[in-house]
Amino acid sequence: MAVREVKQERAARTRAALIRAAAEVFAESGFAGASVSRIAERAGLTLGAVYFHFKSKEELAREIVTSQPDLVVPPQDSHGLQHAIDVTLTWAYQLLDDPVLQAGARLVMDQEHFVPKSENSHQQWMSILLRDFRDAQVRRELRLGVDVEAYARLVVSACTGAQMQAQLETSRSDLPYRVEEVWRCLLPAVAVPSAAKKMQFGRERGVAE
Amino acid sequence: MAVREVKQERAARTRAALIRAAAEVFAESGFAGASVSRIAERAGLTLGAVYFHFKSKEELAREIVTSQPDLVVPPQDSHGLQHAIDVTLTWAYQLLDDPVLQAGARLVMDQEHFVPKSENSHQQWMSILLRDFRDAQVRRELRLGVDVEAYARLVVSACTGAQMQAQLETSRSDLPYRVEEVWRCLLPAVAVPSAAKKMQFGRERGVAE
DNA sequence: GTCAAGAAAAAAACTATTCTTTATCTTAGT
DNA sequence: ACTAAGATAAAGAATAGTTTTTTTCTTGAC
Repeated sequence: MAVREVKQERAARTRAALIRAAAEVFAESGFAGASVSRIAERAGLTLGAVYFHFKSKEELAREIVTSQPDLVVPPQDSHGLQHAIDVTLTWAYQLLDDPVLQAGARLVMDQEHFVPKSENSHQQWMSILLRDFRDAQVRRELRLGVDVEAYARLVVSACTGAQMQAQLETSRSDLPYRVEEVWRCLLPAVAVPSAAKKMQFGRERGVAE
Repeated sequence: MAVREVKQERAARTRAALIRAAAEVFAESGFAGASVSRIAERAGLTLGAVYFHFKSKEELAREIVTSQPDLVVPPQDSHGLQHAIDVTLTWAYQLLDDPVLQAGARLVMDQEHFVPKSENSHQQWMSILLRDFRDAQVRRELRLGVDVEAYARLVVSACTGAQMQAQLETSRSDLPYRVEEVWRCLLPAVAVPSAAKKMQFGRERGVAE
């Protein structure tokens, strides 16, 4: 071949290790508080390795923030309201031991410095939940006249806030419970009673068995 | 006098200027991202002045975070649900141009490093809202069987989250609207219809005329 | 299998800035 | 004028992010 397009497999592993290490350190200390040396050290590598794969600390963080929503895939395939619930619950459970999601949560505020506004994580979650709520509306699960955009925003806000509270008070361990609580508070206002009654929560909704 | 207890008025002004400058810089860049030199510079003072009044950068931040709830005093004196609404709206309006509140919002996650868990800002807001909800319960404004703790937590989470979204998307300017939206979504679930109808929103609830 | 070329990573160097402390000067009260 | 408080200016030691140089590893051609 004329042009070399060599991708070594070792390089891929190194890159993954760096992203994971960076996520851990970002999750602990935020963007400014995390140092590139500490990231390299955590990955068992050196500064040179970092700057070979990423052109700056910002790019490393951007990579982590923008990859968020793809990481959360609910085990069941559900629709409408139940899908909205499943996504948030999956997110909550997965956050418990996925450093990349944890970093995403910690970098929420920092991202304005290195992520284009249209790709920030809030917008991403908003569009997912909005789709679910509209779907729910078509399925006649929602009460008449509910403002779907308002409720989608509220769910995103509430989950973000719940994550922070959980982090401060129980180092995140009860986040899934808090998310479930959010829904139990909200359902009476959004859903028609018959639909509300059908909704399923619990661990099996967020984690594949 | 035997013991000197001299507090110069210049010192008080300097201290206030430092806190304000620190709040501005913390609000822009978070804890780790803010440098003490920049804080001093912003206040029109020097490093020595900072370290004369505060023994470390952490103490400066702690001072700002723990003074939060006292800063928010609704203009009207209301009770029960309406008071809960008033507090959150006042907070939202005041946040628009109070750097200390802005810093408090930005330091939410950082505070775990320098604020004792029992004094973190979430707990402070929780106890205020919890008191209001219990009060509302006594006044028969709430629907039967609502979990007041859950709803108090939800309001705090939702406001925290709303603040972040507002920051990312409109540099905070529509935060009051978003907070009002939170309540409109929530009221049907918490309040009995007669009480919900009576609730008042709008600018006059958050800002003295 | 050998070997050279390029990719991947390590090691080291650079400049700037970090937080904090020290020594020095200025201001205010008695 | 004397003393202590309040502030400046300067310095120190560590670490920041990034770039450059050097070494090690991987790959494909012979």
